[in-house]
Formats: sequence, C-alpha cells, structure tokens
Amino acid sequence: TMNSGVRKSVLLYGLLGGALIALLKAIEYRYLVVDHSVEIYGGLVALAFVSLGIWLGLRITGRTELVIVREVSVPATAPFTLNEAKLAAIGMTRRELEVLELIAEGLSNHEIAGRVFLSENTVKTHSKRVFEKLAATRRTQAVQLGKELGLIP
Amino acid sequence: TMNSGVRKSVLLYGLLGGALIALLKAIEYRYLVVDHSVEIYGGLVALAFVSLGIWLGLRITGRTELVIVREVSVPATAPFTLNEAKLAAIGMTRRELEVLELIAEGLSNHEIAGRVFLSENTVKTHSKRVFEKLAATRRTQAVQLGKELGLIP
DNA sequence: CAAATCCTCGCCCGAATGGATGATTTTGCC
DNA sequence: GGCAAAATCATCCATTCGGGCGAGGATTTG
Repeated sequence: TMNSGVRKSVLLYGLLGGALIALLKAIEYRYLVVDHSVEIYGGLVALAFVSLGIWLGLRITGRTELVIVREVSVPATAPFTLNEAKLAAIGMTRRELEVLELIAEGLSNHEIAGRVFLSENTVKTHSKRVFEKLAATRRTQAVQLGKELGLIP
Repeated sequence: TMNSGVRKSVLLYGLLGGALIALLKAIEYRYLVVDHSVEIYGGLVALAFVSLGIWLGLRITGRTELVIVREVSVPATAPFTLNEAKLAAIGMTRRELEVLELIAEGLSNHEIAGRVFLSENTVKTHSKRVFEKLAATRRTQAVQLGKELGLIP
C-alpha cells in the first residue's frame, strides 16, 4: 500500500528530474549543474512540487465563490401597461378606451368631442358603451373601475 | 540574486529533510531508510512540498465573495400619505375631503349622502366647495386634480 | 358577396350635476 | 361667553350626463 505510493512519487520526481536535467543541458547550464548539482536539482524539484501543490490546491477546492445576492427594494413607479386581456375580455374597443381615458382626465363630453374631432353625440355613444361594458352608471365610477382593471393609469 | 533563492531552498529542504529523518528514526523505519534512502527521502520531501503548495494555494486564493446587487422592483404600492400641506394650502376641510374621496369612488351625491348620513343638498354644498378650491368644474376633474395633489389615493 | 364589428351621428327625455345665494346649527378656540 | 370657521340644509335654475332607440358608413372576415 505505502509501497505503491512511494513508487509513484519516485517515478514522478524521477521523470521531472530527468526533464529538468535535459532542459538545463539544452540551455548550457551544465557547468552550474556540475558545480552545485544537488542544490540546483533539489531546489528546482521543490519548486516544481510547490507549483504542483498550488495547482492541486486550487483544483480540488474549486472556485469557492461565495455568491451573496443582496436584493435592494426600488420604489419603482409601475410604468403602467395596458391590460389587453381585460380589454378583450370585456370587449372594449380602442375608441371606447380612448374616450374612457379622456373621461378620466376630467374632460366633459363636449371637450372630448373637440379633442378627438367627433360630434358630442358620438362621444356620448362611446361613453354609453363604456358604461355598459364596465357595468357603471357614472363616469366617476367608470374611471374607478377602469383603473382597477388596468385599462387606464 | 539567484544564489540566495537557491540557498533558501536548500536550507528549507535541508531542514525539512533532517526533521523527516529524525521522525523516521523515531518510529523505527530506519531499515527502510537504509535500503531505499534516496527514494524514501525524495518522496517524503516531494510530499512535503506538495502539501506546502496546497496550503499556499488555499491561502492565497481565499474566499472570493461575489456580491450581486439585484434591484428588485417592489410593487411599491405607495402606502399613500395624505398631503396635509397641500390640504391646508388650498384650505380644504376634512368633510370636504371626505366627500371628494367618495366622489372618487364613483358614488353619486345621493349615495354619498346615504353613506355619511347627510342630506343630498349638504353633499352638493361640500362638493361645490371642493370644486371651488380645486378650480374644477366637474367631479371627474376634481378627482384627477385631487390625485395629482396627493389628497386622495 | 354577406355577415359581423366598429365607428359615426342624431333625437328625446329623465336624472344627475354644477352654480348662485341664503340661512341655521355645530364646533373649535381665545 | 363669544367669535370665526365649519358643517348643515334649502331653493332655483342651467347644464351635463345617462339611457333608450334608430341609422348610415367603413372595415374586416368567413
């Protein structure tokens, strides 16, 4: 058991050592090796194993990124998106919605007619349909319901 | 310069090696050392440096805390706080504000009268004052202005 | 093409609302 | 207690609004 571990290590540093020797030879450092062969060899081997250890250490621990998600509450003025579903569900047309919006702005039928270039009677017809579809009997009520349904801001 | 680095390494593994040898002696592994001294010694040194490397690797990386700040758009139903300042600025009374709130809910004067136990005429008087102070001529307009001024939700 | 839907406009009538004015009672405060 | 502000109620009148009914034209869709 321990024997195999030792043999593996021996094989490993033997190979590394051989490689290093070859490298040193190649770059003409032979004289150094001759002079201080043991120190140089040992030092380089130590350096190599330290590097290996560092690599292993980084490898086995993986990226221990501690992810902290900090959620910040933002006031967020809901930008208002028209509730198309509700719009279709109650069968309200674009023109009717447009009239409802103008009613919500506080305009009279006469003013709305002037704004969208319609006769006052037409505006009355549209508002009438709006009331029917919203089940309202007053414009203030229609506005309230329209807001609740997300049809107007 | 390089000399000092090498000397340091030599000193380091020299000391470590000595310590290991002492350790081995103490635990009666001398016969092994005698037989395969070079292999055992090198292997143990390699093991030591690998351990050092692993320790270093873990040390230098530390725990990288990755903080992610996520802006969560809270529905933020602004709890609505009555704008007392505006209220006082335009001189609107509590009763008048109450009537304005009910108008905003879509109630008729008759319904409001029933709700707050007033005669319809009184409700009309209050709503009239509300219109004066808001410079409105219609209840839908008064509601719109009231919302803008922060008098009603 | 025919049917359906939407948009447009008109008329009538009753109910609701807005505006003006006045009066009495209640309430808060000095 | 007395004053000022607020709240209450009323009447008259004009305008607006809501509801019912009808109808013609434009656009889309089967």
